[in-house]
Amino acid sequence: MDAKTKKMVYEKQAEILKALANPVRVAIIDFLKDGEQCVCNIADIVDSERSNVSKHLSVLVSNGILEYRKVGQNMMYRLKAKCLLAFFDCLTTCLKQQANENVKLLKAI
Amino acid sequence: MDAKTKKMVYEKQAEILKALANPVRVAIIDFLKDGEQCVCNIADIVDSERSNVSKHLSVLVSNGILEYRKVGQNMMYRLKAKCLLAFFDCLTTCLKQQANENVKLLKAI
DNA sequence: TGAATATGTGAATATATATTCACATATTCA
DNA sequence: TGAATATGTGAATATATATTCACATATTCA
Repeated sequence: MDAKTKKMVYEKQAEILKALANPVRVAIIDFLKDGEQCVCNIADIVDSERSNVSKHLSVLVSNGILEYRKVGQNMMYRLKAKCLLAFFDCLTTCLKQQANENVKLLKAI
Repeated sequence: MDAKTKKMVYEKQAEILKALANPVRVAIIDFLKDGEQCVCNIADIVDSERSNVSKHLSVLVSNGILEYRKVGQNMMYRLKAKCLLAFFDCLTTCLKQQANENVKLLKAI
């Protein structure tokens, strides 16, 4: 892969990471792992204003992370990029390892 | 897991994601996957000012992603959280799947 | 010692992001 | 039809982030 292509890949990766890098959006993704939900339910769980949740949802949609469909007055959002669940598992494992190291350090004192 | 704990986990996850969510930092991590490097080499590869690279490096260090040691006048940085490599593999797989879907869509037109 | 080299830091700036508010729009259902 | 409900959007604002510049510090080596 040449330098220019690499740079583009890094930018694409950073873009997706940026779309994920927000506690409200992480919570949304985690909430949607078991199936689609309307905005009202999402807003309740996520503890944030609906207008704000709407904007977070649109960030996730425009990055191909979520998709939605209309049902009555509701908009039902669901996870499009299922592969992200594996991705979050990786992150959790990583955080656990970090936490373990900290515990070891504390014990060593 | 109760709501408060969940919220804390989401915030921790978002924090790590934020530390990763920048093209320069992604490039740094990718460059360091094969072993430690000095700031000068990193700056060359990453195509950014050294002072800027220094700041990106400090973000990565303070989030437990990199660690460093001093060797002569050089600071050698290396990947601390090796688990992140699996994490990036996940991301790449995910991006490939997205790209494939787009290709399918194009073909279907 | 002192020039050369590598690195980090603080201030200034431009830009991106998250949040709230007020309001518009679409849909349901009495 | 029209009130009630669900959702999205634009403007305003506060805050976070990335970048550059000038400079400080630490180290090497002639």
